[in-house]
Amino acid sequence: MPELPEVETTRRKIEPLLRGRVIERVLHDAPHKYRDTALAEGRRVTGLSRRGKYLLLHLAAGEAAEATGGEHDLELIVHLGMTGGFRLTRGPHTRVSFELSGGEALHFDDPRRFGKVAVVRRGEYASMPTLAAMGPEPLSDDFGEAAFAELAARCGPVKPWLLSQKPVSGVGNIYADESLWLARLHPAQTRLTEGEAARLYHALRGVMAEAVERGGSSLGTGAGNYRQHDGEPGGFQHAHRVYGKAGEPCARCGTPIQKVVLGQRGTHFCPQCQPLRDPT
DNA sequence: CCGTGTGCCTGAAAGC
DNA sequence: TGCTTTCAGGCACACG
Repeated sequence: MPELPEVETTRRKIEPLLRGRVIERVLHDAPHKYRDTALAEGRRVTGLSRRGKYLLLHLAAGEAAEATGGEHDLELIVHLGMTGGFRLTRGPHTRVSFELSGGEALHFDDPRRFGKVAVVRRGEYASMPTLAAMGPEPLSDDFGEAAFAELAARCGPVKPWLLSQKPVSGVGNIYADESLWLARLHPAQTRLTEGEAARLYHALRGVMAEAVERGGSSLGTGAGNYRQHDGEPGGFQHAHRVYGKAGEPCARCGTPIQKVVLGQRGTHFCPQCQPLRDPT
Protein backbone atom coordinates (compact mmCIF):
# COMPACT_ATOMS: atom_id res chain seq x y z
CA MET A 1 0.00 0.00 0.00
CA PRO A 2 2.79 2.47 0.52
CA GLU A 3 3.19 4.16 -2.87
CA LEU A 4 5.31 7.11 -3.88
CA PRO A 5 3.64 9.66 -1.55
CA GLU A 6 3.88 7.37 1.47
CA VAL A 7 7.50 6.45 0.75
CA GLU A 8 8.42 10.10 0.22
CA THR A 9 6.74 11.00 3.51
CA THR A 10 8.68 8.23 5.23
CA ARG A 11 11.92 9.49 3.69
CA ARG A 12 11.35 13.01 4.95
CA LYS A 13 10.44 11.84 8.44
CA ILE A 14 13.30 9.44 9.07
CA GLU A 15 16.02 11.47 7.38
CA PRO A 16 16.69 13.64 10.47
CA LEU A 17 17.02 10.49 12.58
CA LEU A 18 19.52 8.85 10.23
CA ARG A 19 21.60 11.53 8.56
CA GLY A 20 25.12 11.59 9.94
CA ARG A 21 24.60 8.49 12.09
CA VAL A 22 26.74 5.39 11.85
CA ILE A 23 24.81 2.14 11.50
CA GLU A 24 26.56 0.02 14.11
CA ARG A 25 24.57 -3.19 13.77
CA VAL A 26 21.75 -4.56 11.64
CA LEU A 27 19.75 -7.33 13.31
CA HIS A 28 17.30 -9.73 11.64
CA ASP A 29 16.82 -13.43 11.07
CA ALA A 30 15.93 -13.65 7.39
CA PRO A 31 19.13 -13.39 5.32
CA HIS A 32 17.36 -14.26 2.07
CA LYS A 33 14.82 -11.47 2.43
CA TYR A 34 17.18 -8.90 3.94
CA ARG A 35 20.36 -9.22 1.92
CA ASP A 36 23.93 -8.26 2.66
CA THR A 37 22.92 -6.02 5.54
CA ALA A 38 26.23 -6.69 7.31
CA LEU A 39 27.88 -4.49 4.68
CA ALA A 40 26.08 -1.53 6.21
CA GLU A 41 27.66 -1.99 9.63
CA GLY A 42 30.21 0.66 10.54
CA ARG A 43 29.07 2.96 7.76
CA ARG A 44 27.67 6.43 7.98
CA VAL A 45 24.35 7.50 6.49
CA THR A 46 25.11 10.55 4.36
CA GLY A 47 21.62 11.03 2.97
CA LEU A 48 18.33 9.44 1.93
CA SER A 49 16.83 9.42 -1.53
CA ARG A 50 13.88 7.76 -3.18
CA ARG A 51 13.23 6.14 -6.57
CA GLY A 52 9.60 5.26 -7.15
CA LYS A 53 8.60 3.25 -4.09
CA TYR A 54 12.19 2.40 -3.15
CA LEU A 55 13.98 4.16 -0.32
CA LEU A 56 17.77 4.49 -0.67
CA LEU A 57 20.07 5.14 2.29
CA HIS A 58 23.42 6.46 1.12
CA LEU A 59 26.26 4.79 3.01
CA ALA A 60 29.86 5.95 3.17
CA ALA A 61 32.80 4.63 5.15
CA GLY A 62 32.64 6.37 8.52
CA GLU A 63 35.82 8.40 8.09
CA ALA A 64 35.50 8.96 4.34
CA ALA A 65 32.12 10.52 4.89
CA GLU A 66 33.67 13.23 6.99
CA ALA A 67 36.68 13.68 4.72
CA THR A 68 34.81 13.93 1.43
CA GLY A 69 31.63 15.51 2.63
CA GLY A 70 29.34 12.65 1.74
CA GLU A 71 30.62 10.53 -1.18
CA HIS A 72 28.86 7.20 -0.77
CA ASP A 73 29.78 3.88 -2.32
CA LEU A 74 27.03 1.66 -0.91
CA GLU A 75 23.27 1.97 -0.79
CA LEU A 76 20.87 0.33 1.63
CA ILE A 77 17.66 -0.20 -0.30
CA VAL A 78 14.31 -0.56 1.46
CA HIS A 79 11.02 -1.48 -0.17
CA LEU A 80 8.10 -1.14 2.23
CA GLY A 81 6.01 -3.78 0.44
CA MET A 82 2.42 -3.76 1.63
CA THR A 83 2.79 -3.08 5.32
CA GLY A 84 6.36 -1.96 5.96
CA GLY A 85 7.26 1.08 8.05
CA PHE A 86 9.75 2.40 10.57
CA ARG A 87 9.27 2.56 14.35
CA LEU A 88 11.32 3.86 17.24
CA THR A 89 10.55 0.87 19.48
CA ARG A 90 10.62 -2.87 18.89
CA GLY A 91 7.29 -4.55 18.39
CA PRO A 92 5.83 -7.96 17.53
CA HIS A 93 6.21 -7.22 13.80
CA THR A 94 9.74 -5.83 13.89
CA ARG A 95 11.71 -7.58 11.14
CA VAL A 96 14.95 -5.57 10.98
CA SER A 97 16.56 -3.44 13.68
CA PHE A 98 19.16 -0.78 12.95
CA GLU A 99 21.35 0.13 15.92
CA LEU A 100 22.72 3.63 15.45
CA SER A 101 25.59 5.59 16.87
CA GLY A 102 24.39 7.63 19.80
CA GLY A 103 22.61 4.64 21.30
CA GLU A 104 19.38 5.01 19.37
CA ALA A 105 17.73 2.50 17.08
CA LEU A 106 15.29 2.40 14.21
CA HIS A 107 13.13 -0.65 13.59
CA PHE A 108 11.64 -1.84 10.32
CA ASP A 109 8.22 -3.31 11.05
CA ASP A 110 6.42 -5.34 8.41
CA PRO A 111 3.53 -7.57 9.52
CA ARG A 112 2.98 -9.21 6.13
CA ARG A 113 6.66 -9.54 5.27
CA PHE A 114 6.33 -8.23 1.72
CA GLY A 115 9.02 -5.65 2.32
CA LYS A 116 12.63 -6.00 1.26
CA VAL A 117 15.97 -4.70 2.45
CA ALA A 118 19.29 -5.06 0.60
CA VAL A 119 22.70 -3.44 0.57
CA VAL A 120 24.22 -2.97 -2.88
CA ARG A 121 27.08 -1.06 -4.42
CA ARG A 122 25.99 2.36 -5.50
CA GLY A 123 23.75 2.19 -8.55
CA GLU A 124 24.00 -1.58 -9.00
CA TYR A 125 20.40 -2.69 -9.11
CA ALA A 126 20.69 -5.87 -11.16
CA SER A 127 19.25 -7.89 -8.26
CA MET A 128 16.17 -5.66 -8.23
CA PRO A 129 14.79 -5.67 -11.78
CA THR A 130 11.88 -3.32 -11.10
CA LEU A 131 14.21 -0.70 -9.67
CA ALA A 132 16.68 -1.19 -12.53
CA ALA A 133 13.94 -0.66 -15.15
CA MET A 134 12.15 2.12 -13.27
CA GLY A 135 10.48 4.85 -15.33
CA PRO A 136 10.83 8.58 -14.64
CA GLU A 137 9.75 10.25 -11.41
CA PRO A 138 6.26 11.69 -11.99
CA LEU A 139 7.10 14.99 -10.29
CA SER A 140 10.45 15.52 -12.01
CA ASP A 141 11.34 17.22 -15.28
CA ASP A 142 12.38 13.82 -16.60
CA PHE A 143 8.71 12.91 -16.87
CA GLY A 144 7.80 14.46 -20.21
CA GLU A 145 4.32 14.71 -21.64
CA ALA A 146 5.30 13.97 -25.23
CA ALA A 147 7.35 10.88 -24.37
CA PHE A 148 4.56 9.62 -22.11
CA ALA A 149 1.97 10.08 -24.87
CA GLU A 150 4.16 8.23 -27.33
CA LEU A 151 4.39 5.19 -25.04
CA ALA A 152 0.70 5.42 -24.12
CA ALA A 153 -0.30 5.25 -27.79
CA ARG A 154 0.95 1.65 -27.82
CA CYS A 155 -0.03 0.55 -24.32
CA GLY A 156 -2.13 -2.43 -23.27
CA PRO A 157 -4.78 -2.06 -20.57
CA VAL A 158 -3.80 1.25 -19.04
CA LYS A 159 -4.02 0.42 -15.34
CA PRO A 160 -1.75 -2.67 -15.37
CA TRP A 161 0.55 -0.66 -17.63
CA LEU A 162 0.80 2.12 -15.02
CA LEU A 163 1.43 -0.41 -12.25
CA SER A 164 4.42 -1.84 -14.16
CA GLN A 165 6.51 1.18 -13.01
CA LYS A 166 7.87 1.53 -16.55
CA PRO A 167 5.98 4.52 -18.02
CA VAL A 168 6.27 6.35 -14.71
CA SER A 169 7.51 5.33 -11.27
CA GLY A 170 5.79 5.14 -7.90
CA VAL A 171 2.18 4.55 -8.99
CA GLY A 172 0.38 1.80 -7.05
CA ASN A 173 -3.19 0.62 -6.85
CA ILE A 174 -4.67 3.60 -5.02
CA TYR A 175 -3.08 6.35 -7.09
CA ALA A 176 -3.67 4.49 -10.36
CA ASP A 177 -7.42 4.34 -9.65
CA GLU A 178 -7.54 7.96 -8.50
CA SER A 179 -5.58 9.24 -11.50
CA LEU A 180 -7.70 7.30 -14.00
CA TRP A 181 -10.88 8.70 -12.45
CA LEU A 182 -9.51 12.23 -12.69
CA ALA A 183 -8.49 11.64 -16.32
CA ARG A 184 -11.88 10.04 -17.10
CA LEU A 185 -10.25 6.91 -18.49
CA HIS A 186 -11.48 3.33 -18.16
CA PRO A 187 -8.84 1.21 -16.36
CA ALA A 188 -8.89 -1.34 -19.18
CA GLN A 189 -8.56 1.22 -21.99
CA THR A 190 -5.77 0.39 -24.43
CA ARG A 191 -3.77 2.54 -26.86
CA LEU A 192 -4.52 6.02 -25.57
CA THR A 193 -5.16 8.91 -27.91
CA GLU A 194 -3.00 12.00 -27.55
CA GLY A 195 -5.79 13.77 -25.67
CA GLU A 196 -6.30 10.85 -23.30
CA ALA A 197 -2.59 10.60 -22.62
CA ALA A 198 -2.44 14.32 -21.89
CA ARG A 199 -5.32 14.05 -19.40
CA LEU A 200 -3.66 11.09 -17.68
CA TYR A 201 -0.27 12.79 -17.56
CA HIS A 202 -1.67 15.84 -15.80
CA ALA A 203 -3.87 13.71 -13.53
CA LEU A 204 -0.85 11.68 -12.40
CA ARG A 205 1.19 14.76 -11.64
CA GLY A 206 -1.67 16.46 -9.83
CA VAL A 207 -2.63 13.45 -7.73
CA MET A 208 0.95 12.64 -6.77
CA ALA A 209 1.79 16.24 -5.89
CA GLU A 210 -1.26 16.64 -3.70
CA ALA A 211 -0.77 13.29 -2.00
CA VAL A 212 2.86 14.08 -1.18
CA GLU A 213 1.79 17.45 0.18
CA ARG A 214 -0.78 15.79 2.43
CA GLY A 215 1.61 13.14 3.73
CA GLY A 216 0.13 10.19 1.81
CA SER A 217 -2.94 8.08 2.52
CA SER A 218 -3.66 6.28 5.80
CA LEU A 219 -6.16 3.48 5.47
CA GLY A 220 -7.76 0.89 7.71
CA THR A 221 -7.55 0.37 11.43
CA GLY A 222 -5.28 -2.64 11.74
CA ALA A 223 -1.65 -3.48 11.13
CA GLY A 224 -1.99 -2.51 7.49
CA ASN A 225 -2.77 1.02 8.56
CA TYR A 226 -0.01 3.11 7.12
CA ARG A 227 1.45 5.61 9.58
CA GLN A 228 4.80 7.22 10.19
CA HIS A 229 7.12 6.29 13.05
CA ASP A 230 5.70 9.18 15.05
CA GLY A 231 2.19 7.77 14.68
CA GLU A 232 1.09 10.58 12.42
CA PRO A 233 -1.34 9.53 9.70
CA GLY A 234 -1.44 11.07 6.24
CA GLY A 235 -4.47 12.95 5.05
CA PHE A 236 -4.91 12.08 1.39
CA GLN A 237 -7.44 9.31 2.06
CA HIS A 238 -10.01 12.07 2.52
CA ALA A 239 -9.39 13.10 -1.09
CA HIS A 240 -10.02 9.62 -2.53
CA ARG A 241 -12.75 9.69 -5.16
CA VAL A 242 -12.96 6.01 -6.09
CA TYR A 243 -10.55 3.86 -4.06
CA GLY A 244 -12.55 2.10 -1.36
CA LYS A 245 -15.74 3.83 -2.53
CA ALA A 246 -17.56 0.95 -4.24
CA GLY A 247 -21.31 1.63 -4.30
CA GLU A 248 -20.93 5.27 -3.33
CA PRO A 249 -21.99 7.99 -5.77
CA CYS A 250 -19.38 9.36 -8.15
CA ALA A 251 -18.35 12.89 -7.11
CA ARG A 252 -18.79 14.05 -10.73
CA CYS A 253 -22.00 12.38 -11.89
CA GLY A 254 -23.57 10.49 -9.00
CA THR A 255 -23.37 7.06 -10.65
CA PRO A 256 -22.40 4.36 -8.11
CA ILE A 257 -18.68 3.61 -8.18
CA GLN A 258 -18.02 0.10 -9.44
CA LYS A 259 -15.39 -2.33 -8.20
CA VAL A 260 -14.01 -5.02 -10.49
CA VAL A 261 -10.87 -7.15 -10.60
CA LEU A 262 -8.40 -6.19 -13.33
CA GLY A 263 -5.02 -7.85 -13.54
CA GLN A 264 -5.64 -9.48 -10.14
CA ARG A 265 -6.08 -6.06 -8.50
CA GLY A 266 -9.15 -4.50 -6.97
CA THR A 267 -10.09 -1.71 -9.39
CA HIS A 268 -12.48 1.14 -8.68
CA PHE A 269 -14.01 3.39 -11.33
CA CYS A 270 -17.11 5.25 -12.44
CA PRO A 271 -18.82 3.34 -15.27
CA GLN A 272 -20.52 6.57 -16.42
CA CYS A 273 -17.61 9.01 -16.68
CA GLN A 274 -14.91 6.41 -17.38
CA PRO A 275 -16.45 4.53 -20.32
CA LEU A 276 -14.44 1.99 -22.29
CA ARG A 277 -13.91 3.47 -25.73
CA ASP A 278 -13.92 1.27 -28.83
CA PRO A 279 -10.37 0.42 -29.84
CA THR A 280 -9.20 2.64 -32.68
C1' DC B 1 9.12 -8.76 -25.90
C1' DC B 2 4.66 -9.16 -23.79
C1' DG B 3 0.74 -10.31 -21.20
C1' DT B 4 -0.86 -13.64 -17.76
C1' DG B 5 -0.86 -16.53 -13.71
C1' DT B 6 1.14 -17.93 -9.18
C1' DG B 7 3.52 -17.58 -4.72
C1' DC B 8 4.99 -14.91 -1.03
C1' DC B 9 2.71 -13.49 3.85
C1' DT B 10 -0.49 -12.50 7.85
C1' DG B 11 -4.11 -9.61 10.05
C1' DA B 12 -8.72 -8.11 9.33
C1' DA B 13 -13.10 -8.84 7.71
C1' DA B 14 -16.63 -11.65 6.17
C1' DG B 15 -19.06 -15.94 6.28
C1' DC B 16 -21.05 -19.92 8.65
C1' DT C 1 -19.91 -16.54 19.96
C1' DG C 2 -16.17 -18.88 17.81
C1' DC C 3 -14.34 -21.07 14.09
C1' DT C 4 -13.11 -21.08 9.06
C1' DT C 5 -12.55 -18.83 4.76
C1' DT C 6 -11.58 -15.02 1.98
C1' DC C 7 -9.36 -10.87 0.94
C1' DA C 8 -5.73 -7.36 0.47
C1' DG C 9 -1.71 -6.48 -2.92
C1' DG C 10 3.78 -5.11 -4.85
C1' DC C 11 6.85 -7.65 -6.88
C1' DA C 12 9.64 -11.73 -8.57
C1' DC C 13 9.35 -15.35 -11.39
C1' DA C 14 7.63 -19.01 -14.69
C1' DC C 15 5.21 -19.71 -18.70
C1' DG C 16 3.38 -19.66 -23.57
